[in-house]
Amino acid sequence: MAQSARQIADELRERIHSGELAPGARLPGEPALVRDHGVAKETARRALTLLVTEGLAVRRRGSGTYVRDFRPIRRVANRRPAQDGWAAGRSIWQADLEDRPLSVTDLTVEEAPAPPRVAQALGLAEGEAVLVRDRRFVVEDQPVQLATSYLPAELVRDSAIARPDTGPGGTYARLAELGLSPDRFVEELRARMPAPDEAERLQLAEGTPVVEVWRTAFTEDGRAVELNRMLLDAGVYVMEYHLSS
Amino acid sequence: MAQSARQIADELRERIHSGELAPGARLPGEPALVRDHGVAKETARRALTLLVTEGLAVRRRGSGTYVRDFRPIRRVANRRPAQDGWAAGRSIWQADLEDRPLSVTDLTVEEAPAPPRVAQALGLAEGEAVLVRDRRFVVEDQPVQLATSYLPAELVRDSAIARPDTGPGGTYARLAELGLSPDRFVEELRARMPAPDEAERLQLAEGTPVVEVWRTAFTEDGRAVELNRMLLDAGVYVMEYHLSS
DNA sequence: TAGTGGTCTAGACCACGTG
DNA sequence: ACGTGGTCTAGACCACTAT
Repeated sequence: MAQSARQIADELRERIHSGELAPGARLPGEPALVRDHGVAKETARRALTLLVTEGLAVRRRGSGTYVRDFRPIRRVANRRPAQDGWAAGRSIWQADLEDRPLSVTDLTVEEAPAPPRVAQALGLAEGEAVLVRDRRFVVEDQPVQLATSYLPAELVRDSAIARPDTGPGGTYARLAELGLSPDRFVEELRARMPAPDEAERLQLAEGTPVVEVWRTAFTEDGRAVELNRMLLDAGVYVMEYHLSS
Repeated sequence: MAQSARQIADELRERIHSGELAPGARLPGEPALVRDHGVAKETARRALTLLVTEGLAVRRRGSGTYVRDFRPIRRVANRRPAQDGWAAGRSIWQADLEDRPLSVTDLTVEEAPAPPRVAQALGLAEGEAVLVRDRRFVVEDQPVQLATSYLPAELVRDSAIARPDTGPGGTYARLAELGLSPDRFVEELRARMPAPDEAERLQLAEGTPVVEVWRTAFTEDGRAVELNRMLLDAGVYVMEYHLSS
């Protein structure tokens, strides 16, 4: 019965995909694998680690290792009201946190010199002052997103944007009042594994990537007025974009 | 000098982020870590594994473990010609494979019954025939993307879409000739760790997530004419979306 | 051939959560 | 209290890569 970590993982993966081990089900623990497959504990452990790093399983200390679930929040970057019909009911992933409001925690607002990347995106000189709004979004006690907004400090220093509570309509409504209404956006996305501090702030399970989004808002005449860096828990989000030619 | 795997990883991570260990640089090997930190080989190994699963390092058997590089290909989902100016030179990530053509390998074309998810997205009955075009994209001998297109077989069976070479303009030009010109698109994205077979087909380094994209093409009157499932190497791609309000 | 990473063992002890 | 996962050791042997 002696097998390698890979073989044991293959067998468990097959049982997961076949549905025998459904999402949320408990996998055989390390002692069970040692007994049934005649391997050392470290080998059993490595087998489970493979599944965990694939994002297929989650470990719960003191309890066991479980098949992971995926019930995403849907993030719709641009929903065009006039075109709302065309994709209704056709989504690929089933979302069960549809349009649920995110609560904000750990909000901080401060002025700081613009880091190089931020300066370039906003068309500022490096080190020029930017207003930095940092916050964390939580759904049902689970952190799901970190967001940091950068705005040219000179433009917004005297507005409600520089205060924790930006008022009704939020940052974009205040920008509009300043004659800087955002009209077009560019989003750049990348997926990667999180750094340890990011994993901690988002309370990420192992094997969960993050999606790093940099969103730049432009006024109608092409001025960059906001840069928003978001870090999403990829185990929670599906992103949706509506494009027309 | 005895330390834990985490501490050793922390130290190496710090040296990477400080720039002392630049992208492409060789990290201290397992024997060196054993010697310098007074730990067992397995512990040194675990330290390096942490960095690898974070996507910060890549192992090369027989050679060493190296700091990873990120020089992305930029995938621009919708470039609006009239609005091209507004984001020029302002990108967050520096791309060095800008607009480089992807070569296609492993192209297969066949008819098959629609899987449930495909049937729903295309508005077909489950099991109804779809044309399946499967292919792999390669840049400089590196596979970077897997793509599978599904089209209602009844619509395209007699067109060039059913042949390996779809002719000038590709699938969308042929659809236009059939009066089914794609006009609007929905893209749904999710990032996750790859299954082993996906990792192999894309020759993914460990610690590299994939981005799964499902793109549905609609005609002007709202008919879904194509569903394209793409699997991207997240270590290679940056995705860019242009949105207007 | 020497050095690197890749895998496994058999044991130890710890930390945490559940029952 | 017990069973779970978490970490570490000291050794063995294998497989691949560079030179």
